[in-house]
Amino acid sequence: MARNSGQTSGGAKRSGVPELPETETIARDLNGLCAGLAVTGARILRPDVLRGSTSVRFVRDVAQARISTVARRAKTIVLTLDRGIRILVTPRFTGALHFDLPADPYVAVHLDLESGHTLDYRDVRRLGTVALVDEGGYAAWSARIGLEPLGEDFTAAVLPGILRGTRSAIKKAIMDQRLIAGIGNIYANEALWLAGIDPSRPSGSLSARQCEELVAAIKNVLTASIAARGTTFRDYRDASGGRGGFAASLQCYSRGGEPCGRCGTRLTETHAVDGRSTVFCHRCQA
DNA sequence: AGGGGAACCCGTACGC
DNA sequence: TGCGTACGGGTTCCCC
Repeated sequence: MARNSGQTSGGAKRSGVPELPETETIARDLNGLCAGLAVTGARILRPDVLRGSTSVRFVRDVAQARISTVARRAKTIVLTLDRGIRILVTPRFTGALHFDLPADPYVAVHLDLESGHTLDYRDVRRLGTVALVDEGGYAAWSARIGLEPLGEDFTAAVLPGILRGTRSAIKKAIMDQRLIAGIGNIYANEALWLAGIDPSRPSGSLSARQCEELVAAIKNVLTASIAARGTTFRDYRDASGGRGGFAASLQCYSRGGEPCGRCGTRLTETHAVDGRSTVFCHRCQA
């Protein structure tokens, strides 16, 4: 039984859902490619990905608008157009935004841009979404999401306040988008390994020292992954179809049964914390 | 309130 | 070999 196909390992399926570093990579690339370009036309090929508008309204509102910026909030790519409208693209599992993609049967939303360029939302399984919002809708959506973990205002001092009132496991809490934005299963596992904190530990039980370690670990792992253009297991691709390079740097996620990089103890994999794959070192995570 | 579970999708893996 | 089915995975919504 070979255990290193490069796409899966240990028998478990790993899709590698776009989290903060992956959506940040897409947003940065697209901002360089698309900012300032006018939309000259739009086609909705799979209306079920749309939220907050119909196909007819989406095409009417977006056509002839100009893209001013492309940025990221949580795991969502935010295209800000003039005329006070924004397109919120949340890729979820198999979704991706592609610049100048050749014809493809899985395109759900297609934008024609000036100078002959195109921007496509492609999604094989279509659990991702493309929402059209006005400024008020964007503000309301953003207000429901917690602090950006790479922001200056996300510090060890504010973490206890964020965790106050939740008695769930710390791993679940840092993945809760209402508390902290953009952390999914991969980076939750990695941050807790880096910080030496047991994923099942109750959120309110962290010491001040552990809060510091956790905030630093979250910032470090997200920053390092962005530098590597994210983690690709199978599905994730950047806006030009490229893969992320951070999978080789993961210390625990997908490495259940392998030796801990700090102490050599076999890493434990469990689904007991939140029903998701949780990998940790029972010796150096307390 | 906050926790649990279903719904949303369909390619892939696996069972017979 | 071929067909049928269970599975996954983040978010939202509903229910308790």
